[in-house]
Amino acid sequence: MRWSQMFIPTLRDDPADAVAPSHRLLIRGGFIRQLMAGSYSMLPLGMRVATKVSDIIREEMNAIGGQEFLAPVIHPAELWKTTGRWDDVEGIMVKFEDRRGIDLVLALTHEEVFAHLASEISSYKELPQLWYHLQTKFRDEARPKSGLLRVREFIMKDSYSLDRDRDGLDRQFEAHRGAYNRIFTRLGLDSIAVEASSGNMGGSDSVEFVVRSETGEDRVARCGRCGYSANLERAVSLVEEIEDTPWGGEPQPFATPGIRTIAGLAEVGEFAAAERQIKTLAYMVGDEFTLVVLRGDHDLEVQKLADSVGEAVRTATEEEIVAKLGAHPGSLGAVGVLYPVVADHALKGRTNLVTGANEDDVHIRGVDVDRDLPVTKWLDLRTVNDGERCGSCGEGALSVTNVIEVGHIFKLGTKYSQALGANVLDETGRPTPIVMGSYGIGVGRAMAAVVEVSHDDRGIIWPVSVAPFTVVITLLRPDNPGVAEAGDRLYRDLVEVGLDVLLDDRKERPGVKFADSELIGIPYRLTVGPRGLEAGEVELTARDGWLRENLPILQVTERLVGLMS
RNA sequence: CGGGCUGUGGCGCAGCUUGGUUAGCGCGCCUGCUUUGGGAGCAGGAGGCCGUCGGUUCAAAUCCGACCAGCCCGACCA
Repeated sequence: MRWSQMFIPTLRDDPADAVAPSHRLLIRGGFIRQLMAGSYSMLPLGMRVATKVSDIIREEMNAIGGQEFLAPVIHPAELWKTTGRWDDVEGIMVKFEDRRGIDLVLALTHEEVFAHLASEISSYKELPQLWYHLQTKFRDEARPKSGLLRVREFIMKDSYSLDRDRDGLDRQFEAHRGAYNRIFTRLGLDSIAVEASSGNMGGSDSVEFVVRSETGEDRVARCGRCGYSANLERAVSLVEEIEDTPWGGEPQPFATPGIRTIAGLAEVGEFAAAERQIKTLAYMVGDEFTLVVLRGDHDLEVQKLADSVGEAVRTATEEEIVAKLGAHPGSLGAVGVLYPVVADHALKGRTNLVTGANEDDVHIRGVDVDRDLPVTKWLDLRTVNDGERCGSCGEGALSVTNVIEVGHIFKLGTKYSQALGANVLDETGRPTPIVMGSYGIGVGRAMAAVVEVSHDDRGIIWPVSVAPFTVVITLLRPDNPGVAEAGDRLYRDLVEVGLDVLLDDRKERPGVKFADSELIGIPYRLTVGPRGLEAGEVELTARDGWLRENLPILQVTERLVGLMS
């Protein structure tokens, strides 16, 4: 490809509204352009990268027996009503009607469609199956951001395993784990597999593949000693026990005018230190008003709450709170309430604590959890903090880091096959629901993740595996006949041996060409100029700086082929 | 959804407070000449419904209102 004929709109300045490095560089390098919030066009350069990422994914999926499909991106609402997700995913689902007035949705994912297809399988003998496709998803995210890292429209590789039993599912799940490790390694990503929440996908186990990055929105805890790693949505740590001083008597209300926060209350006195307070939060669990209580200095991990109650949860509104408890947030407590109370384990057995009195500007001291709180459920609800003791081995310290989620694999079970009647007959002739797994990788996000972990102040540094071109031939004087001829010959030779070559024949000054080639991150550059040609040589450099050498023009092909292996 | 900010040629910005020539600057783009191993110089030129709608006014990029869009923080997130 000749650069002069290719659409590569590089920008000298950073776009004003891009903050994340991958966002900045993909725009500046002419890989992507935004159409609206969370929606990007792939330009030719971006498309070349996306294609290479997709091809790697395809190869590894095929290697574990995957069969490629292409399912539609517009689904009948009926399909989603059948599994109940029509209501569950209210908000991010785009719904509309066709001319007949039939409800339609844009695909958020494809469990329903593949389970529907699977209903054509009638015998256990036809299992296992592994089906996948690369297809557009649309999720009307409340807050798209950071370029390709969090978008509304994106292409995802999603695969669906179909088995007769849990053992089969386990095998396909492990096969995916292996395939995902190979995929991310080939993409140049140092991925970590972590325990994760299944969210409202349903099912049992789920493992996320994450890449460490400041820009990442997810957080994971890892134990340096035993290797335990989990998303903060699930991570568990050991909390140091606290020695309570006895109080003995009845709980005693006391006036706390104007105090609305844990920190504010802690200033009242030693007896009200944050770890001696009960934090009371009001949530709607399903349709039920529920109080959630934790130690004052602990934070609620909402996903843990949702996962353990198995229902949709949301914070109660201030109006609901006042109506139910008669006080505003800041003075809430669970002493003697008639509503369900779920409590974090760290409060178990605590005595002489301080909490709100459900009367504005009044708190209560001397509260014994077991005696005074009508706890209906004890759960793990708190958010793990950096440095706490590992909940798995009990000895190592957990470190919490930001990560980008690049892949997620789920053991779904039979939720979808049961809802959609995807059954097979077993050996005894009895219908049994197909056991499913679902596995996703976002193509664009993977691209962005590569840029996040592989760039410098000059631009992107693509690994050869996904680089839009492997080598760029930079002609310093394209109007010089000798240079043009040498460039053409090198181009033909390198294309001949199967390399992706970009010939920079633009009539630009050298500085512009060097800067552009570094911005778009081509792994190798051949610099061809009159000065070098006098000695019959060209310069070969590697984008990441490890190589800079002059070599005879006749040895270039052999050298590059050698570098590829 | 709550809070903050921003919308002016392709990109980055000034002008708006205090309304009044032809809306300006840098980069990029086009033409010519010179230059050419790290984002050139000179000369000439093209390109703008100032986000949209409405209002105030003799007069609106500028003041007022509504709306739309985008970004950031938070809530949320398959």
